[in-house]
Amino acid sequence: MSSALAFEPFAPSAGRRPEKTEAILEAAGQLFREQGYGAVSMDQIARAAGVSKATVYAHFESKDRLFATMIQNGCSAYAQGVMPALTDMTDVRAALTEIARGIERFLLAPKTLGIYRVIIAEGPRFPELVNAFIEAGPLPFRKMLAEFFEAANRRGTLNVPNPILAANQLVWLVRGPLYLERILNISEATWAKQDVEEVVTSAVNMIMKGYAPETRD
Amino acid sequence: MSSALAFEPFAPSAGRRPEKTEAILEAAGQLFREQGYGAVSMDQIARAAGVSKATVYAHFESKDRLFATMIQNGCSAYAQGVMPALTDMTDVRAALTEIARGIERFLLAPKTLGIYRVIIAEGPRFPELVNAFIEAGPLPFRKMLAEFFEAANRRGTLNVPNPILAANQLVWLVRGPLYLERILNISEATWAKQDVEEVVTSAVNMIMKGYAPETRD
DNA sequence: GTCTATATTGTGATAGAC
DNA sequence: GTCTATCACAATATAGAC
Repeated sequence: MSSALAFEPFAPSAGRRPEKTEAILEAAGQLFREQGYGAVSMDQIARAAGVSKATVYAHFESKDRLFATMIQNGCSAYAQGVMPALTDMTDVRAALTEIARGIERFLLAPKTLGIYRVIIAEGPRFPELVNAFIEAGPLPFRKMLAEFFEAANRRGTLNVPNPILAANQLVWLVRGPLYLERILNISEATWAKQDVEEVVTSAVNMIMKGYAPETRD
Repeated sequence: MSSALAFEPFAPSAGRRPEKTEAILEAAGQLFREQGYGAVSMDQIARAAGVSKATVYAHFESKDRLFATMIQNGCSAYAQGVMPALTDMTDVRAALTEIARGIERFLLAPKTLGIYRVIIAEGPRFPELVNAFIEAGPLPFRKMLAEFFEAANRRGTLNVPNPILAANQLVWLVRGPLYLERILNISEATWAKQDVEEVVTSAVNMIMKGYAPETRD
C-alpha cells in the first residue's frame, strides 16, 4: 500500500491544468498539516480544492502519492526559507541573534510545525519520505550552521570543538523551550508560555559563554 | 466523534477480567505508539491481544476511549519514571550530569517517543488528551527541574535568573541533538548521529558556564 | 480532463449463542 | 464476559458521459 513511492519533483502538464494541480496540492497540504494523514479523506481534499474527486485522481494516482508530493513541496519551501543570509560575521553576537530569530521565525512557524507533525506521525509508514525530508531540510540547515561555527573558530571569535553539536544546541536552545507549546497548541492556562525575546537572548548568551574563546576549564 | 472523553484512571473489575483488560491495553499501546491512531484497526488490536473484537468492546466502549486510556496509562508511567531522586546537591556538576542522563534514558526512550509521536499526531483531534498529557508529564518534570535550579540559586552554586527557562534549556540541550534521529528512526547513512556521552557532557558544560555564579557580563 | 454516479473494500460497532 | 457472524457506513478508487 505504500513503500514504493518515487520522488521526482512531480512532472506537471501531461495535459493537466497546472492551476488545478496547485489547488489540489495546496488544499491537501493544509488539511494534512492540520489534521494528519488518516483523518483527511479524498472527498474533503476535492471539496476544499473546488474540484471533483475524480479530478484529484487524474492528477495524483493515489492518496499516498498525493501525500508524498505535498511533503516534497513543503520540503522545498523548508530548504529555501530556512537559509538566512549569513553575510556579516564581524559581530558574532549579532550574527547569532539573527540566526536565532530566523530559527524562531521559520522552525516554529505553524506551517513548518504542521509538516513536522505529519512527518513524525506518518514517518513509520513512509520511510523514504523521512529521508527526503531530512535531506531537504534539517540536514542542510545543520550543515550551514556548523559552517558558521567553523568560520567563527577560524576567526578566533568562538572556540567550538564540535560544530555539528553546537549547531544542534543552538537550534534547540531556541526551539526547545517553545516547541511543545506550539506543536501541541497548549492552552495558556495549562502551560506558562515562554517569552520569545527572552528565549532568543538567553540562547545566544548560552552559546557565547559556552563557547567563549578564552576558556580556562 | 470525540472531544467528550472522561479521564478517570479507568475503573476496573466491573466483572471484566483484569488480565484481558491489561492485555488489550498493552497490545493497543504498542500498536498505537508504533503506527499511530488511524493506521491501527480494532481487529488488529483484538488479534494482538488474543481476544475477540467484541471483548475489546466489552472493556472499552470505543476506539477513542481505548486510545485515551492508553495515553493516560503512558502518562502515569511518564510521571513516575521521569522523576529522578535529586538527593545529593553538594556537587552541582554531578547532579546536573545525573539529571542529564535521566533525560536521555527516559525522554528519549522508544516508549516515551512513541507516546510523543501519537500525541503530536492526534493532538488536534484530542485536545483534552493533550492537556492531560502535559499535566501528567512535562509540567511536573519542568517544575521539578526549576526547583533544582532555585535551590542552586539559594546555595549560590548557580545564578539562574529564570529557572523555568533553564529547565527547558537543560532538557532540550540533551534531548534536541538526539530527538530527530530517534523519533524519526533516521538511518545512519543519512544523518551522522550524535554521541550520547558527548551530548550529555556538553549540555552540562553549557549550563554550568551559562549560569556560573561569578558572571561578569 | 473533468464531472456525476457507482463499485468495492475495510473498519467501527453490535446481535445473539453460550 | 466472551465468542462467531454480521451490520452499517465511510472511504478509496473507478466507469462512463461530455
